[in-house]
Amino acid sequence: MAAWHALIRGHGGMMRKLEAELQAAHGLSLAAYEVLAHVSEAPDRRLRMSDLTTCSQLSPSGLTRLVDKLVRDGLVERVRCAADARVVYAALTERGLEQLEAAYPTHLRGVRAHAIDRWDRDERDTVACALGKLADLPPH
Amino acid sequence: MAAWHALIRGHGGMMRKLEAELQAAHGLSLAAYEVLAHVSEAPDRRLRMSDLTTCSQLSPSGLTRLVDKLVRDGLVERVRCAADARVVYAALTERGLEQLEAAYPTHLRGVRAHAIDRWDRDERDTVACALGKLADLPPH
DNA sequence: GCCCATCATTTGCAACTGCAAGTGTCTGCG
DNA sequence: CGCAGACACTTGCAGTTGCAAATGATGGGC
Repeated sequence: MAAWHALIRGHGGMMRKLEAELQAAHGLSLAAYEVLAHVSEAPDRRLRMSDLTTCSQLSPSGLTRLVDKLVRDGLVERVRCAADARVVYAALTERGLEQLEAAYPTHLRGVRAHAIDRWDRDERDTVACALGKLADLPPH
Repeated sequence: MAAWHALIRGHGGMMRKLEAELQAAHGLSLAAYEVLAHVSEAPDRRLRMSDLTTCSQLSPSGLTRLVDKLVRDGLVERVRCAADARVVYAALTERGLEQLEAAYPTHLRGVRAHAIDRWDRDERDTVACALGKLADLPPH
């Protein structure tokens, strides 16, 4: 139970700090950053909405609205799929790529400072393994 | 970095499941449950708003509104402090205590099923220790 | 070729949150 | 005493989120 409380508090505190830093330095929420990051890693730097839903922490509707915002901000474009008119790709724009590359060091530094650097190798491995066991895919 | 991703995903998935179960079985959000639990553990089963803010994951305004809701639902009462008129206690009502006692087994079972039981003793200890290191108190 | 179940995504809506500003209270210093 | 500044909490407001329903599209069975 102590482990559970530590998980709640630790996670919460870390997330708030990361979020605040990213917001202050680049005007990006953590959710937005993660979407940009996922998209940038995909082939052609574009990803279907449904794939984004799977790898993000958002429900489909939440993702739709976040992408709306990213489109408004010019970081992403919606591209209809030629083969299947139901699907929409979120595609990184030039500006989106620049923004992501600018934010990346901030984020990496934050994750290190607030999490990874506080653990030794053994803790890192155990956390990765233990937390990995919680992740049977969620029904949003 | 793998550890970090596992943390995000694992935590998110677990929380969604706990939240859904608690909601379905007792109509309580996880945040509400945690507030009730903290209050119930305090002397006289009442706690100052500011102390609740400290131990919960909520901002002061968020907490005010959550307590509003708990008061509406009859689970908690606001009690002004005689010694300092600025201070308000959230005090558990009889009904609040019953509700909490009803929800407790569900929650405990959930935490076990979705987290603790998936770890061996060593993982539990390491998670508690490692996550505990992330928790320098957050500026909400 | 037509329909129906299914799928990918979006929208209406209501709930939850945090920030900044507001209210009322206390406290210490002149 | 009286008041400036700190404190405990609440409110106005705007942004984010999820659920359920709507929209538009596909594809298999007949």
